[in-house]
Amino acid sequence: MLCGLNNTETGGTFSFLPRGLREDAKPAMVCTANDLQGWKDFPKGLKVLLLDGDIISGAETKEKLEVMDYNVSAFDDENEALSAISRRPEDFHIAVVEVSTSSSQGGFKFLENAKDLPTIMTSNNQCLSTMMKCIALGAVEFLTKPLSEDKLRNIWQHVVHKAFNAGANALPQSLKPVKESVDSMLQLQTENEQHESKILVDVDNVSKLSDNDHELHSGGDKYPAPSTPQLKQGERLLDDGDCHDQPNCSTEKESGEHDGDSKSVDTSCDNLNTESTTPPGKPEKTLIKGEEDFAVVYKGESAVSLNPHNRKFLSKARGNTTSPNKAGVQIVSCEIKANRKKMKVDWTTELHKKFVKAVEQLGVDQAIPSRILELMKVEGLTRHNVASHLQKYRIQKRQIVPREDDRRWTNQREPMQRSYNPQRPIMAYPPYHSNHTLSPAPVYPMWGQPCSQTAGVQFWNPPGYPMWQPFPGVHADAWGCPVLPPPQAPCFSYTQNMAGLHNAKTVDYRFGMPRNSFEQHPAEEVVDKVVKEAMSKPWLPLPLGLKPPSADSVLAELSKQGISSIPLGSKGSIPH
DNA sequence: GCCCGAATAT
DNA sequence: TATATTCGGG
Repeated sequence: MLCGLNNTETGGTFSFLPRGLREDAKPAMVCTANDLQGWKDFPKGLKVLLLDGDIISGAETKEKLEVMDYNVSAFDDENEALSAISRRPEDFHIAVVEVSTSSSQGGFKFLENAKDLPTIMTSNNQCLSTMMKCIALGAVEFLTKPLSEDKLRNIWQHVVHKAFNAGANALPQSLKPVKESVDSMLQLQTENEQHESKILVDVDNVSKLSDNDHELHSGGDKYPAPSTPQLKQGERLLDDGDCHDQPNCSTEKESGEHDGDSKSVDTSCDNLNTESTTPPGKPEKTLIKGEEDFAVVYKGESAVSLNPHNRKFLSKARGNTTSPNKAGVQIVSCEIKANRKKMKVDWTTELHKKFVKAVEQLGVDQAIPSRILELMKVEGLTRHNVASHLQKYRIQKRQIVPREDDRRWTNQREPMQRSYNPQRPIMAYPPYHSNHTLSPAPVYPMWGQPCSQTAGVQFWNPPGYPMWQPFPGVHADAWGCPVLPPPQAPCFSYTQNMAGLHNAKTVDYRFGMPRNSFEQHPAEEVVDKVVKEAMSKPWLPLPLGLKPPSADSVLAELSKQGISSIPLGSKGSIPH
């Protein structure tokens, strides 16, 4: 996207600008690919009001502008110019006004009365105070004469900037087609773009600017002259400079790997849990390094920030600025093409840590998306995001353990089946919504697995997760080794039981043949211990080697105890 | 109607 | 591949 901007003059792909700026521009409808072809004509038709008290100078400037196919309406009288724009405001996209040293008003009157029109002031005089005054009065730029083609060529940028940064009310009539067209094109661009040029977009600032007409910005050094390199110009156009040199600006992955350094204070949205009915509060970010707060970083096209729909909920998010302790999501990919499309969350290491921490805090059996979300307190993150991540997290966990421990004897068992841990005795698990708050052990046995392993790095870093480097020994990291106890200490009894039972005669032969002779003669007390523990903690998975009791034996046992019947199909006895 | 997890789509 | 979205069920 930005590269498109950058390439406006070099034949790049910034195809969406011209359309809205052409003379025949209409309020944007649907853009076709053909529309995109015309961008090379971009300067054509830009309607420039030229006001220069010096007729000769004015004619020269007019000529230059016309060479660039701008559509110039020249005036040498301020009042005439003003009356022209009041009569037909839609006839002008931008004004180039000379600061006359001879006349009393010197163009300032125009400037003050044509605030809706992006106005570039020009003068032979480089007097700082004059320049200041121009800018203070709302000029978007001050250009010193003589006006070279270079200086004039890119004045369209002010038009686009104005179109997007003026509040809805302040948006000049003539620029509405520009905005709409660009808007539309941006969305189309987003859809068409195969390669994602990833730009950090400061959505918040865009939003802010959209509410106020900060023309002063454009005049300051924050807003370079059109002749300045366009990349920068483009960045400002889109994010108004707050992107700075954040690594996030260019590559979202890096942003994650910077370990949260680019976090920013987020102050918005309290409604973290209402995402299903309200759009997630889009992060406000100021890119201030902030304590425990996260920056929200979206990946993707800058178009996002300009999308009216986004802007809408950006504003909404901005409404709640008092909520403390909100972390922001690093969201990397903006896919706003369709209005319903949500931002893609970039699960950076930091964010993932937060996630894992929340999961641990809840205990696995309580770790449901909504609760995780609550605990994470991450701005802009939705339950869906968490759910999705949780899903992946669990899948990872499932895959890890069998691979590590059971691969040797499980493989043929259920080829290509879901990689549920075969150790997981389904009946032994409580339903997910159970209230086993006391259980320190994870529902997914593998969650504890790493504790008994020394597999190390690659264990936690299956291919494809390079950025989630394990942090050996670090709490709550990567794919979720919960709190890591010292290697010599058992993670939880389950692990120990496993060991014991692997050695027991009761080893489940489904999974392979018994090992060596030592394994076949475990100490009896080991078995007892394991069985006792398994019975005392029925919510834990049965260790390998223990089979769930048959229904018959259960019934027999129950009848022994005087219970003649049990409610069948009782809710929740079987997890999903 | 909300939330969940799984499956599927992007 | 990572994440979003959809789906079926509780």
